Amino acid sequence: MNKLTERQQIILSLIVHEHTRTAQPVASKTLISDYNLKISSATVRNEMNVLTELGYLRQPHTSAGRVPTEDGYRFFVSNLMQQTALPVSTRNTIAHQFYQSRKGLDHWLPLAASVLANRSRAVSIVTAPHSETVSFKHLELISTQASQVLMVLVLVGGEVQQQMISLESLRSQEQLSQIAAQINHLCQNASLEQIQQLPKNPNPVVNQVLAAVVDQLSAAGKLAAGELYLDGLSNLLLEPEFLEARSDASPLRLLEARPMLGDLIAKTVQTDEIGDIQVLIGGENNWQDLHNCALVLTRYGVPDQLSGAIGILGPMRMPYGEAISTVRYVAELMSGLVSDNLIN
Amino acid sequence: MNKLTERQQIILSLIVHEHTRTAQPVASKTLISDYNLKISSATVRNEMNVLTELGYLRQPHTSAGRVPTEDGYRFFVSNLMQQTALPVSTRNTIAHQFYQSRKGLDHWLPLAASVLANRSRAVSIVTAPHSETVSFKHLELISTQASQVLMVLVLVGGEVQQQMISLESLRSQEQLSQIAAQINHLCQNASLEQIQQLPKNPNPVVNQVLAAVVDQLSAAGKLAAGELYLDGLSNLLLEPEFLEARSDASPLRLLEARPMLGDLIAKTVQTDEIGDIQVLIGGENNWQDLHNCALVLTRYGVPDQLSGAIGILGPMRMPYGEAISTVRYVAELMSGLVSDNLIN
DNA sequence: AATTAGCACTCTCATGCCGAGAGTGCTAAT
DNA sequence: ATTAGCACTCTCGGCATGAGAGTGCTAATT
Repeated sequence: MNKLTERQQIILSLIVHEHTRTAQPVASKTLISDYNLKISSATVRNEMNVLTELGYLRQPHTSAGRVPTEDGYRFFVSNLMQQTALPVSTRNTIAHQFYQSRKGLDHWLPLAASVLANRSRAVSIVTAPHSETVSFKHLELISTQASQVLMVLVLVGGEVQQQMISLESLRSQEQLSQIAAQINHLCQNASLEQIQQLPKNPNPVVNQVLAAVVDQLSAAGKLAAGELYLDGLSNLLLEPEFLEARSDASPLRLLEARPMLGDLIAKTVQTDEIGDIQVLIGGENNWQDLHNCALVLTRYGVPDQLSGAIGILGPMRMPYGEAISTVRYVAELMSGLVSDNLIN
Repeated sequence: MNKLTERQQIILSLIVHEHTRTAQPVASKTLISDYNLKISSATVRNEMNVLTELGYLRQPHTSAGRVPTEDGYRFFVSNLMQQTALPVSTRNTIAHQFYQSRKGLDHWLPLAASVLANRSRAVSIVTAPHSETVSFKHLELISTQASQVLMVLVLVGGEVQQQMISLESLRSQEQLSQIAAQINHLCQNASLEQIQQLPKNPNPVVNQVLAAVVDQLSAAGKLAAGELYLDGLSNLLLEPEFLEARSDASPLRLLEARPMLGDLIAKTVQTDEIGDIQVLIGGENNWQDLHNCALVLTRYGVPDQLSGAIGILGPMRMPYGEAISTVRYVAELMSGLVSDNLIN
């Protein structure tokens, strides 16, 4: 085990803290003066040397201060960081924003993204909650002037989907409602498989609608995650580390490949218990593009029913304590909202 | 009138063309060599001088080539640019992507954004189609386990909205369906005002639901534009002009203020006939943040019923010809898709 | 044995200078 | 009206320089 002495731990913590504040390499002298340390700069330098050899620090060049490495940040996050709860006033401000907004997930999701982005000054990522198992809740058919019909499908959990279908023959709204009622009865809470195994219905229109339902359900089942909400992209660009080295494929690229991003996020988070927070530092899982970044992610929603991911993507030099508490709090809020609006 | 001689027009065109290609100031010599001009560089310089005094060109410094000014681009776009239609093969590729995708506006909108962003290598902006006048089409109430009820509201045009409402008392699904049927009958194609003027209903639950409907409709009416889809943000960052001067509030900031952006776009485009394309160069309408950028915008959809805006935001140094044809073509496609899926 | 003072050493960064090169504007010739 | 020719201006890369920051090491101190 690479045990660090207490003093080494303190010094590492302070370097991390100082570096997140200034975005500059940290020198031994500034450390003792800024934090009123009782030891001399020479001692600090010796310890820095040890930490450098252990791989927790590095120096940009021979006569520069030290910067935490990926491993340094990891060690800090898992061993040194103290979890601070969000101050009550902050919690209230955030909660207030939610109660003040229009109700409904479609308003809350972008709001959560916006709140997170602004609080953390990083990019926020929120996926719409999604249920692993899709099943039928309710169907509605709405006539239009043409032979097109709008099918509105509600899944257990509460996801609402819509699709236009063109029926073989024109039907009145009354007939459509009747067909819908019939299907609602047949499919009550049915899973995709159960619907597929339904015997062929004498009414061809019913069969046609059922086919569309199966289509929608299976498409929904294939999705790893719900819709993706991002906010605060510009925050990332203003960070000093990205102001310069931007010739490389910036993380923005990754963020724009939404389907892929959604998958990755979903996979990363799906092992989580709700309440756990994952911190991915640097390219951790060889996400090439993120070698300068860190992700703070968690899952929210109702276990086994409707859950999504929420988190932030920022520079590796990030105030992890705050970031984690903020993400945790917003996730809790969202979990509450989702469970209040669950449809069973 | 500031008439330009034919030769001046040609030179301006070539400078615009060359500058969009190289992103560098254009020198008199490179111009004659790259385009095999029959005149000497001195002549070109004289003409450049005239164009500079007219405000169409400027020099970054005394001994540099010329760069088109905002006015230069404007003159180019309105007088010199030749409109080229998109090659058939390109059109087919694009159309193919649409037919291959899952059907439904919710898939087509992000697809349109993605196609535009990739083709133009700029930021694409698509607003969901939206009708100026909102009226009621269909309502559905779906029970959950709790006393919460999911209300699904379809507007004329086809926008689908959902909201959870908590009823004073618990109702079975049958009762809910009956109430919905009643309201559907009462409100057939009614406008917001007509619903507000409805006499108070003996059934308090009906009143409660109607209040929710009014709430939703008025919220929808206040919106200037539908949901906003952006893509290709990272394209903008790779442009040479943004690689350097990025300390200023970059256009990204603007793009993230979605509600404001939506409003602005909607206002800009609402005067358009469908088919017209607007080109806004530089901060034109004093949009401060866009002084380095240009917008190519148009309206799509079905006039007076359901329309949205679509366009791109790129550097001022932009291949306007291509950009315009691409935007136009995608807008046409989207118009077709919207009108096929209209609900009256 | 751990800590620290002190100092030499290294590296960056800003500055100024220089010369080459690019591009223009102007004048005089065609 | 056009163009050849040339002087002039401005940028840019390279180079040297010096100041300053920060370290690593050694020897002295506790």
